[in-house]
Amino acid sequence: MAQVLSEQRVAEDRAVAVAAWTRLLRAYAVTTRRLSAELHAEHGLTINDYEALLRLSRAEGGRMKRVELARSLLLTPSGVTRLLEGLERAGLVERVTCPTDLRIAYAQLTAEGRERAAAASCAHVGSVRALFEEHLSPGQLDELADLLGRLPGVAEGDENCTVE
Amino acid sequence: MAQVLSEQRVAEDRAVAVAAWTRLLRAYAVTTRRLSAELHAEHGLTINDYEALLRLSRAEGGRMKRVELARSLLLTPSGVTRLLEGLERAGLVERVTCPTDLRIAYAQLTAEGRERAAAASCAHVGSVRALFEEHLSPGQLDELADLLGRLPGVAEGDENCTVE
DNA sequence: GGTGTACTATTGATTACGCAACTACTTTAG
DNA sequence: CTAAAGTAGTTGCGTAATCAATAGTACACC
Repeated sequence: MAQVLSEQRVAEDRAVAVAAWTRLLRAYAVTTRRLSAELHAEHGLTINDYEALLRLSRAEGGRMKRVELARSLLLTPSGVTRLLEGLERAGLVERVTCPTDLRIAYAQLTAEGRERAAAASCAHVGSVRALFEEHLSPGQLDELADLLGRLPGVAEGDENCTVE
Repeated sequence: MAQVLSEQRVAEDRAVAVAAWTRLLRAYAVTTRRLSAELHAEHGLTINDYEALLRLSRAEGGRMKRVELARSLLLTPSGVTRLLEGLERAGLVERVTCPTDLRIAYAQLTAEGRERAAAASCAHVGSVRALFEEHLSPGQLDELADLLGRLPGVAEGDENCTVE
C-alpha cells in the first residue's frame, strides 16, 4: 500500500516536470510567433534584432563588445556576427574597433538605430503587455518571471534588461 | 501624490509583463540548448523528432494525420512534411494513405520508431527532470505549468501529452 | 624576447523552419 | 451534375541559427 502510494507519487512528480517543460516549449512557440510577426510587420525587426538594439541602447555609450552582446542574447559568437551583419547593413549599428585591443570590435548604435529601437520598443512593449496581461494578473506575471528566473542562466541577463 | 503612485504602479506593471516575456525567451533558449544537445548526442533526435514520435506512440494505432500532428507540435504543414521526411528516411515513421480520402496521408509509427521513442523517452525524461527539479520544487513546477498553460494555445495540446 | 595558451571574431557548411504558391482531392450549393 | 469553396499536403525560396574550423591578437611565463 505504501508502495503503491509512493509509486504514484513518483509518477506525478515526473509528470509535473515534463508538463512544465512541454508547456514552456509551447508557450515559447505561441508567443514568439505572434510577437515576432507583429514586430516584423511593423518595424522590420526580428526579436533578436530588437533585443540587440535594446541592449545596446541601454549600454554605456550605446556600445558593447560583440561577445558581450552574444552572452547577453544567449547567442553564439557566429550568431552575433550574422545578426550584426544585418543591423549594420540597415545602418542601425556600426562596427567600431578598439584601439587598445585589436581583437575587440564594438557594436555601436547609430542615431538611426537609437530611434528605431525607441519606436519599436514602444509598440512592442504594448504587444507584449496585451498578450500577457490578457491572460495573467500582475501577481501571476511576477510569479511566472520568478519561477523562470530560477532556471540556471535565465536571470543572469537581467541587469541590462530592466525597464527604465 | 496619488498621481505619482499611479504612474509608478503603471511602470511596474509594464515591467513585470516584459520581465516575464524576456525570461520566457531566455528560459527557452537555455533549456532547449541543453536538452536538445543531450537528445541529439544520445539518440540522434531533435526535440521535435522526439515530440513527434512521442505523440504518434500515444495516438490510436500509432498513427496521426499529418495536419493533426502539425497542430499538436505547433508546426506549419510544411514543417511537418520536412520533419517526417527525416523520420521516414530513418525508418521510424511510414507514410500511409487513407483509402476513403485521398487527400489524407497518415504518419504511422514503425516498430523501430516505437522502440526508439521508448528508449529516448526514458533518457529524455530523466534529463528534463534533472534540469527542472534541480531548481524547482514539485509545487513550483506545478505552478509554472499552470501559469504557462494560461497563455492562449498552450494548454490545448495536452490531451496527447500526458505521461502514462 | 620568444613560445604556448587563451580570447575575439569570422567563415563555410548545414539544419530547421516559416511563408507563399501550388496541386490534388472533397464537399457544398445551386 | 457541375461550379465554387474548402481542406490536405508538398515544394521553392528565404532566413536565422548552429557547429567546426580558422585567423589574428594579447598576454603570461620561462
